[in-house]
Amino acid sequence: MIHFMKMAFAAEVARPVAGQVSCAACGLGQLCRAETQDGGGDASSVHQRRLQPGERLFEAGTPQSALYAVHAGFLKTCRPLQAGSSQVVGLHIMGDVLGLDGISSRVHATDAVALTSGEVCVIALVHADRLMERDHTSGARLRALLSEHVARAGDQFVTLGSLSAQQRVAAFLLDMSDRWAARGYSATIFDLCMTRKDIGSYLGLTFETVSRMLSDFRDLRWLRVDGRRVELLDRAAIERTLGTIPRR
Amino acid sequence: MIHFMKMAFAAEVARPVAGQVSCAACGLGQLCRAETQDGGGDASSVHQRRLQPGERLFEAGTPQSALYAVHAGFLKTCRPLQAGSSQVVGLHIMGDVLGLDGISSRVHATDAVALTSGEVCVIALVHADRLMERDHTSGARLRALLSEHVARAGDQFVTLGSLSAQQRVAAFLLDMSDRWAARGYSATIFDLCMTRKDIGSYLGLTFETVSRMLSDFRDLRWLRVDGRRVELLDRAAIERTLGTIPRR
DNA sequence: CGTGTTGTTGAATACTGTCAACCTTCGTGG
DNA sequence: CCACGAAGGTTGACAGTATTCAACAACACG
Repeated sequence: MIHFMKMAFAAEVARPVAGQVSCAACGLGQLCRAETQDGGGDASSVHQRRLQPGERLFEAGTPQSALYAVHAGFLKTCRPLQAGSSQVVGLHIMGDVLGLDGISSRVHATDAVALTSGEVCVIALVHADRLMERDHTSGARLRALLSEHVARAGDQFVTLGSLSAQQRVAAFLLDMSDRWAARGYSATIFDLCMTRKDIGSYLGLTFETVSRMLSDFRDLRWLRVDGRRVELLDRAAIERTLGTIPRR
Repeated sequence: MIHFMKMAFAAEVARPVAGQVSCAACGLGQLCRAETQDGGGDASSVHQRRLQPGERLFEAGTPQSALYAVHAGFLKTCRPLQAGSSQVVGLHIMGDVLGLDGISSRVHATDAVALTSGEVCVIALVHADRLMERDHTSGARLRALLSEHVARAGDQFVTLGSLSAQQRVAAFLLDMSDRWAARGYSATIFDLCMTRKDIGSYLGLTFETVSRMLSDFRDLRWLRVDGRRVELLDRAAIERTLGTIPRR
């Protein structure tokens, strides 16, 4: 899936500005750390899991027994449609939390697939429940996470519902840039780590359209593209395309 | 906004099959009821608020101080874009909870506008916080609500990202039907309570396209339309249009 | 060195948006 | 009371964007 060359690039790009992103920056915060102070937890309640590119962390429709915090790597979550097709509904890098959509139903609503090799922290739901019964700050933290997800979904609604193809790709690039930057990585040079098809699925476009838009941006000197590697050259110009949003 | 005739219609249609939908069916569940058992709560911590059609319950960007449970009526939430335009991102009827996207930021991410007259229960956030510190089942209930919202957002991603105009309108009608049915109302005859423009904004379409699709469905004898009043005549046919989902 | 996957680009099509005309309803005010 | 304008809704004609279909290149893999 992921080429060796690209991985080497990624490793180079992924050098953090302010040291390695640690558990302190993780979305789950104390939900995991308090766990270790717990003492009563069995060894299996919180553990790490390594992922190979293309490996499935969990599958839609299967019982959900844990929350997952991305410690390293890049994952996508896909909602299955029918006849084997699916739509990418989430992209997750270090610090992101997966499994929030199955907390109440205890069934995974999506497939989670690793786009690169990586590592996730696995927090058993029963353990999280037990913890939150005792420590209300953990529960509040999880609610805050969930609330942020709900708010972020609104942005995606706007992207899918109100933006042109060019604007969607622009929004996607800026979002990726911001997310990498927030974790101490370069805001201008980063690896998309996924196919044009994945990007298109995430943005409600065909992969040809995504390819065309990236080529357009390249021709406009707004960025450089080399496969999945992107370098933003004129962020202001890309932001400007979002300046005139309204279509309906 | 809402015509007198339509209101009369709505009152007729809205006669519940199994009695009036009570607090027992409310999304907030005990979060509100436990409140009353609390004893220590001041009078302003939980109260009702009546809404006129077109009235604004809260506004994006303003501080959020409460959660809102719809007791009666129909509201929309809109995310402001720019230059005064906005996109409808949520439609809410009795039992639904509003304000979930601002729990962590304590700032409203959307405008909430009443589409009909109605009534909401207002639960102060500070009070909810206090309650959840003591009663962990309330916190769990709120987390479950949030989790369901995250899962439901995935459905909307699919609607906006993978469906044709016809399919989006079909999905919208079926969703409305299911939601009314879940609350004991007719699954076949209901009032949309909103303009074609609102529907289009919610579905990522223009109002003309929405109007055309409804006319198409009418011509196909799949439903009857009278302004905002809809009667589904051939639910199976409408569902069938969703049968062949994949576009990309 | 073939084969499959990914990505790019071109040409033609189709869907949806845009613009416009017209109708109905409602509210306002002469 | 009726005229008027505003808002919502429908429908038609046309335009434009994004999809579809197709060919081709680059690259990894066995």
